[in-house]
Amino acid sequence: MNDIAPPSPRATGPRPGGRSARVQAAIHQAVRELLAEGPRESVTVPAIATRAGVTPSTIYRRWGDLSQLLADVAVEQLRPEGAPVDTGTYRGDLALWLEQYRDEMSSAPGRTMLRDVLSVARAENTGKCLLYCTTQIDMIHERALARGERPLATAAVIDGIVAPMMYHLLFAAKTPSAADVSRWLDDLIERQG
Amino acid sequence: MNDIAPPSPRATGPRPGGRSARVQAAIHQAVRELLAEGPRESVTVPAIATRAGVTPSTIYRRWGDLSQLLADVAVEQLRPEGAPVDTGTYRGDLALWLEQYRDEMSSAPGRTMLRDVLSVARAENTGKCLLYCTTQIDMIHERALARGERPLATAAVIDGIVAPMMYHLLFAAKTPSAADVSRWLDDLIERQG
DNA sequence: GGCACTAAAGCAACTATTTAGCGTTTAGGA
DNA sequence: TCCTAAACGCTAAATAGTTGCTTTAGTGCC
Repeated sequence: MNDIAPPSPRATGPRPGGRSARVQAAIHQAVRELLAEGPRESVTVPAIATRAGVTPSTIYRRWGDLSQLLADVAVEQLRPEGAPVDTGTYRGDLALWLEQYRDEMSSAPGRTMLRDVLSVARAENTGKCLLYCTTQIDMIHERALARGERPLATAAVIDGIVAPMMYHLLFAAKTPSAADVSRWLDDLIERQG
Repeated sequence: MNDIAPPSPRATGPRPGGRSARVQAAIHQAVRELLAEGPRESVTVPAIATRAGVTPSTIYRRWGDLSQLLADVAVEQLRPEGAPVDTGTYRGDLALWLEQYRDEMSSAPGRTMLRDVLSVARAENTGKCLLYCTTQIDMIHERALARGERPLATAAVIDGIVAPMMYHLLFAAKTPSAADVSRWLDDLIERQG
């Protein structure tokens, strides 16, 4: 699972090799464990450092800040693991993927990760979220084209379904339901004509 | 609207009277000033306390946390000041209000306030954001009904325009443009038939 | 393989922030 | 005016965050 550093053009860049990678992995895992087992406020830099067998200064130097580390871990967790399931139709693929996405984001850990990602000023992490999402929807799109179907534009899916879903998740008291999602999807498909 | 605290059921209620209110106002103002004049990381609890002429422990006791105080101040700033401008038509009212909203939220301080509000776990603050927004759109809606126009459902405006606007603001690299907003508005009105 | 180079981690002393305990002030009500 | 308790001020102790310097160990070159 872990090949080490490619032998390429690196005059004086970062050093992703063995130890750094191990330390980063240990820290990420420590964060995940602490988040899973205790209340949020117990996830502190010294606690993470101890759990990971590392000194706090390492964390501060690499991430600068607890919130950035949390954002980093969160965006990592949010990365999709593979291609969306193939159900045989565009509509089916999209509906299933959306439902899974809704489910993941509505969960307590999902919401926490979202908050962590959003609370950091740097756009890098939020950009990755959008990228992951776009990529998945694009895959479904491509598959539909290959089948000879007429899929929606990815941007339309983002604006018409993902955006309201996230908006409700972030701002409304209650998380969006599966019915909400299919309603948005139906509207979009109907509008397409 | 009327008399103060009902007699009996206040065994252990809050105390909104004179001093508390003064202290809170001083602290809020100190936060706004510090946010306006310096970089974000210089806005610390001790700094706020000094500026407000208060001891840090007061802040920790009342808000528990810098992020909660920031969220509190932010949501206060985000509160609309009055009714939306009356341009004579539903479409005009809505377009103008949306543009102003977009402008405010896209600005650096607007984005900062949004982040502050979203990064706190308690749903109370985010709920207020949604409420403010809904209330404004509802006013425009009511005015349109009084004129005999046929306005969009408020929920449709939220899901079809506000939501994608916020989604782009939060997740995309570049903030949504005025053209994006009018496109979303046009789509919605056209769909209404 | 051995060597030089340097990014990254460790260590430790230091500063800043947060929390806790306890006395004092003052809003709210008789 | 007087009483009660919420809310604040103060201080000290605990915890978190920062920094300079030292040591470790990837990486490229011979």
